Amino acid sequence: MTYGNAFAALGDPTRRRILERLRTGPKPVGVIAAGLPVSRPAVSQHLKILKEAGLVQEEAQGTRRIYHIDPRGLGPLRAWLDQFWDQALEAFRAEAEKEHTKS
Amino acid sequence: MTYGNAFAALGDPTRRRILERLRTGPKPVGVIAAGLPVSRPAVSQHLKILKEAGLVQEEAQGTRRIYHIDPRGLGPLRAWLDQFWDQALEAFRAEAEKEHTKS
DNA sequence: CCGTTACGTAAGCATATGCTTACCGTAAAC
DNA sequence: GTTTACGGTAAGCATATGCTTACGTAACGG
Repeated sequence: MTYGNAFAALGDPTRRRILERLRTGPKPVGVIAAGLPVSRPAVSQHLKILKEAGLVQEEAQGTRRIYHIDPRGLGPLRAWLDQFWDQALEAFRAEAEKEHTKS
Repeated sequence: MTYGNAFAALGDPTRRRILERLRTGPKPVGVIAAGLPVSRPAVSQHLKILKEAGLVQEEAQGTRRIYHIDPRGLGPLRAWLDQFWDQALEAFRAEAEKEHTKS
């Protein structure tokens, strides 16, 4: 379940905000932290979690670390959600059908 | 952000297991709890959260409550993820392009 | 009716989580 | 070389979270 950590990571609103800030392109930690209501160390901790979840990657550039979204990390998430969605819809349809033929 | 609660709800592995058990069709609480490593009241609490997140719906049937997945609850999730995915890929591609023309 | 089944809820508790401040290493700047 | 910017990490703390047991309530069965 490689998507497990990803879901847990996305569960926190601050981490989602961080990801959304990275959506437009790579950014160093300081820039990410600016505009967020938490301190820079807090952002560092969140970035660590996001990295372990495979959602972001870092790249050292001199003294600063540039973070960017890892598109591959979202793959399993989408896969799980799509599969789940399809199967749930199918079950829902089957249930409605059963209900319909019964009455 | 109606998907906020949904993401938080999906962050817990036990709740994902509950959803996966419901994927095949509606089930009463007792059936859901059987096979899970936690007590039945714990499952009730999780179901409450899932319901508030719009991911499941309950339907009273005599003394038992039948829970089933609410397909509409997954919509915003997929929408967010799809939009995020697209934009992230685009940004990633643009960044790679920039890198390429620079060198 | 009265017991039983099915479930939600309250209370309590242990642990996880997110945050802050303080500190440390490392690379650039001068 | 010394100083300064950048950011990761440690320690500590308050709150959130997930679990359990105990209890309350509503419907079904005899």
